[in-house]
Amino acid sequence: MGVTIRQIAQEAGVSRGTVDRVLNNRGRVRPEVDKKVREIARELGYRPNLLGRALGMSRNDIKIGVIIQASETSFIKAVLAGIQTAASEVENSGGTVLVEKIPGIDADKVLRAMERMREQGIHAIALMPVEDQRIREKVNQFVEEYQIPIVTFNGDLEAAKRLCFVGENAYLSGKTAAGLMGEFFRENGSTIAMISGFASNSSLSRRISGFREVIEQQYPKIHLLDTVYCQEDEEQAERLTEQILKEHPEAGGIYMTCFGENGVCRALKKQGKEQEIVLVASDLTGNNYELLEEGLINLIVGQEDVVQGYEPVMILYRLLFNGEKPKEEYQYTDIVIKTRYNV
Amino acid sequence: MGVTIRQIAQEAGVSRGTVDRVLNNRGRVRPEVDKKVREIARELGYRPNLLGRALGMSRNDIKIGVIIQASETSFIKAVLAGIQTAASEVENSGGTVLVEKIPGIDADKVLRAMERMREQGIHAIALMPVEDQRIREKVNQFVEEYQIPIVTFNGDLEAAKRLCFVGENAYLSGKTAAGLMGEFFRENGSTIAMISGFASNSSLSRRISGFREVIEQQYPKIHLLDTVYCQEDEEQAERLTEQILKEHPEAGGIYMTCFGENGVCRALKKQGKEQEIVLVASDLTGNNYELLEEGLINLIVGQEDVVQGYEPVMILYRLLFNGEKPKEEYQYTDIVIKTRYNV
DNA sequence: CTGAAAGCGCTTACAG
DNA sequence: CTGAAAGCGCTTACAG
Repeated sequence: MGVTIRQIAQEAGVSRGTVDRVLNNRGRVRPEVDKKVREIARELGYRPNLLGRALGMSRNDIKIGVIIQASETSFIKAVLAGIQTAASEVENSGGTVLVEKIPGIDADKVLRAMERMREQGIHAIALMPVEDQRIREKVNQFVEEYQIPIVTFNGDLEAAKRLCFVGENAYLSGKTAAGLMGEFFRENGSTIAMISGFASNSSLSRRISGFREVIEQQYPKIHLLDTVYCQEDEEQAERLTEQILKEHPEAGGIYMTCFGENGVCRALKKQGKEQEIVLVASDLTGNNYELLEEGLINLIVGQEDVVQGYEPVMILYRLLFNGEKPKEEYQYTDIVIKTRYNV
Repeated sequence: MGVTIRQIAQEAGVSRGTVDRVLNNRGRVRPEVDKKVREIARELGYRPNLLGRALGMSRNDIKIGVIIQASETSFIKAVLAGIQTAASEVENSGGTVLVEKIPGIDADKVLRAMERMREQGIHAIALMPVEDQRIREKVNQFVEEYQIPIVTFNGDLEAAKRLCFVGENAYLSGKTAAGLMGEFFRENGSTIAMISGFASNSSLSRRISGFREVIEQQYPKIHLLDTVYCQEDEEQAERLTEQILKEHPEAGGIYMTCFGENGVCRALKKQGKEQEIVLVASDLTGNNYELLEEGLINLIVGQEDVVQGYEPVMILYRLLFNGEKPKEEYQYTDIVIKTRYNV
């Protein structure tokens, strides 16, 4: 077993409480004593036993709040699984995690949830935000006025004073999609369509720019059509796909940044083009896996959903428990590529 | 905070020790008392506080041994990182992890390491084995005679009584590589070469079979050359590549199951074919990432190295600490696909 | 079969 | 500024 504060206390001729005060920088210790204790701790190679610490601190009851939106979507359900894993770890250590699930995207509800959490005496919040000036202001107020640290995840909040962001690097996601799509048509070239969700969604736009950039720079034989927007709606996606196939019978590939694959696949099937067209989809969500196995989707470029729920909670827990700050402001999750063989 | 054994004890009118005996099936409790305590625990929704349990048990000093081979390779170094993360978690909980690093592949050294660990009173072993009858027998002896559970990782030991195996599904790895390589040449077809390490290595052979199966079944326009073996040696790989390029100037792709990419790339460069040939490599190891970024390697199909070190240790820890058995006998790690854009 | 007590390593008021 | 004591939730000999 390792070195304990008891040993250090004995060696230094002080009480365990004093060692604790020194090692945890709680102040109120004479400089000589402070120095002596630190030296002995270093010599003995002291490393705090986290079990003892957590148990001792479990009287404090660290309370972490989590706010998610679009809680009905399958992607967020996967994120929620990560949140729950983290929650049970935190609860095993004597803390509490409160989760507020907001269906759909709703800035007002987010604002109210934040207030409710504050009233319940939460110490930190993991927040899935939406770009909205009032949310940005409230985040800043929480951080500065109430000293409640906030981590954003899944989507970031530009220029807000959140501790850090956990999520995808959407730009690289688009580049990754393009790097694969491009290879498929490197020699023969082709016409490729891009279907996105909303022009206003910055994440999706970044995927599009990454995709466009790589194709334009690396694959001169490929002709990119203008981006079209399906509002994350399957019917819309279906109609758009039909239109693309009609106007561009030469098209060889479709890149989708968002939900709506089912519509695209329906249109492809209707035209008997499901074998011919290379479909690269985004996110490992909904029935994407099935479409992949059926061969309708050729590739999925996804983000680590579970990690996006797990990490924000644990980052806050480590902050409250240890004072440990996250190393990076942007904690990008891995970009995963799935084919029918590695699901 | 949750329900504690103290509350249960009070409610049941017994001591905490008795509650502990009931809830942890330590026996020596009157049936009526046993029943009553269980009922109350259930009603109150008792869930043991793992912190308290771990701290209480930290006097037991759970000791886990880890044996790795080929410790000088970069792949195993990544595995080792996972082992160390697990080790520090276990040590934080009052346990001990002993790691034996064996350079190269050496059955004798493995046998001796196992004996040494037993003498040191280890309670369980995570073992990276090699197919060898003596190791199989020793594993069985440890498990049956000494009651020391063993988890194999990275490579498995066929038909030995190990608790479970953590590692890659090599067959799927080959299939995944083929699914991508195949798409690149779906329309035009091509000649593809396969370079492996040793014909006797079952993992590498499974990669080859998976690759072959998918290409033959799904991509009739692709012609596969016979597998050649480079003995995981760069010079050999270089010579083999030169020979392939000479005999099959029409070749469009090379699939490598093992180490030796540098040799292949040298040969490609020498012939000015580095742009033309699609190179799919295996494992995220050595300077593979650099070759990927330079565009010499087009794709890497890899395995999760860190997880392969982390999981075996944690599986054993959970077993010793909780009696928790692994759910699956084969714990396959994810197959990851990397391009220059998602490293 | 059962209880009382000591212990795991740390934190936290409290008294001085 | 410092120490003694109680406490976190559990486990473990030990005595009976």
